[in-house]
Amino acid sequence: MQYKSVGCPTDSPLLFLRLQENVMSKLRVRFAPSPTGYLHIGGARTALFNFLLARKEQGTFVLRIEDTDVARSTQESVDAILQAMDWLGMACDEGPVYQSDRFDLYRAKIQQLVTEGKAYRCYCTAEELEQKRELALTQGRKPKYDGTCRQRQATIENQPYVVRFKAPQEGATTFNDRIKGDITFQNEELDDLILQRTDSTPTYNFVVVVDDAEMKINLVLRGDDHINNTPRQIMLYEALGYPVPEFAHVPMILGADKSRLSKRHGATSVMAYRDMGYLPEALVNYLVRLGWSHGDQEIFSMEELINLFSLENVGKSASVFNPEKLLWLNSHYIKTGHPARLAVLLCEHLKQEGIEVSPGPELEAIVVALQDRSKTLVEMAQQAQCFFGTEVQFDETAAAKFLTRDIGEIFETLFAALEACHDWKEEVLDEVFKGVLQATGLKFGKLAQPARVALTGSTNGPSICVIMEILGREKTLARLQGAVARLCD
RNA sequence: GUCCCUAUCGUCUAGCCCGGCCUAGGACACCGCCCUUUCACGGCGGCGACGGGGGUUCGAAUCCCCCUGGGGACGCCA
Repeated sequence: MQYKSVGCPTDSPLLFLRLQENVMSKLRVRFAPSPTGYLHIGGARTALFNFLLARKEQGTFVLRIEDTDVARSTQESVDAILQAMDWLGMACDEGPVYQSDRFDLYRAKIQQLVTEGKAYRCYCTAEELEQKRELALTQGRKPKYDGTCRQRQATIENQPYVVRFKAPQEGATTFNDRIKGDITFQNEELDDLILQRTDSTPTYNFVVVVDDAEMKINLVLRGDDHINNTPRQIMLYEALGYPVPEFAHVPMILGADKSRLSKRHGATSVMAYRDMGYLPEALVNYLVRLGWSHGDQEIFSMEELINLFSLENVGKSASVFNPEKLLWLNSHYIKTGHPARLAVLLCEHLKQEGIEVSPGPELEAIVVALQDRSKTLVEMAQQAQCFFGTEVQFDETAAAKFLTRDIGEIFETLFAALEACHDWKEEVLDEVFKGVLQATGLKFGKLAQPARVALTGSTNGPSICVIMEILGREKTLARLQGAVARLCD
């Protein structure tokens, strides 16, 4: 008799079981920003760790917008966050899911807890609580809720209230953090947190649990400023009858003075780095190395990261944001980047600087000439500026030093030689240039530097023949002539 | 104040879990030399750390305890 099992995709029931188990344990992680501003460097790293892990484990990366604070959440912020994640190359598999669309779900869950006697109405006013908190703090006590309404039996009609969770007061809550190890809190340290505000909207600690559970998130990977929330959330998982996920808390990013990274320390917005001429791969590479390592390796492509990233190699302690190292990585990626791609990006920055690109030289050639000299695209755009326009912006000290009358005759010789050259390529120009050196008996530098100033206005830049090639025959000759006209003593 | 986390060069880190291979490795930054038509790039070299005190051990950066430093949380923010 032929073996046919129902709904079994393979001939082996055992293998099927294993497959199913595999599907069940598939990693599901999420990034859950609140849309009250741009995507922060710290948030980006958290998102990156989640993204990397999901890709590596072939799991699912969910994006959830935590907008329960209706007053402070904006669509612009959502767009900004989405744009930044896209720029960094982190696509989510599910979402964005908006919590503001799920208020009915939260309300039902709160009702469930109230019905089961696991939550209660609290009529204390915000002002009263504030006073009690301050008093406790000045008396050196822990400023936790005193439980005034916890034992109240009757409900008071027509009086505003919040819903509080009736938290277990005895025992301890322990969880095994994937990064930090075992962490234990005494339950007496925790108070009855608010689940629902006076305006009937749910609060963060509650919705985060409901959503993570409902979305079947099995690893909560987030900043370690959430460690203190974790025991309360575990209690909520248990009260709601949900399985408790695993947790992994990544250490914070600090500023140079070891305080929490903020605007005081420089740009903290991901997109600000794009505007400052940074490449996304540089930021990704920098961010991932902040807290994670793979031996002595410094340079990682996204593909490598997906293969190599693991929680085991994430450090436990906070790290300081070091703009210099990010800059070095950026210069690395500019040096090794594809000129065609960089040209497109450079073009945007040139436009930003108000430079007319259309009648100018090949951008790719400029990129190649400047790749080794630019740490950012903004820098590159500034250095590229001298190839555009008709007027040369002279650095006065350079002009005074190199554009002197005694060079006039030599420039005439150079001009004549260049004018006779019709194959306008670097190698050919190099021959022409050397010919002039021979004719005049000058050393390379004695001619190259004045010529560089004449053509670009500055003493710095790429090889003189590369400059001439990029500039083109007409512009080179015109600028040389222009320089002769302004020679001084 | 209470609770939680944490501790290797100025910074990011390797090594720690499974003590000896560590005279503590790499990277950024800084300094010097070389290369060089300039500026860069690059190459070579230098500076530079196991927070302190107790244990355990023949032996501790590595294991244990205390202290100290740093960070976080203590919201009707997330």
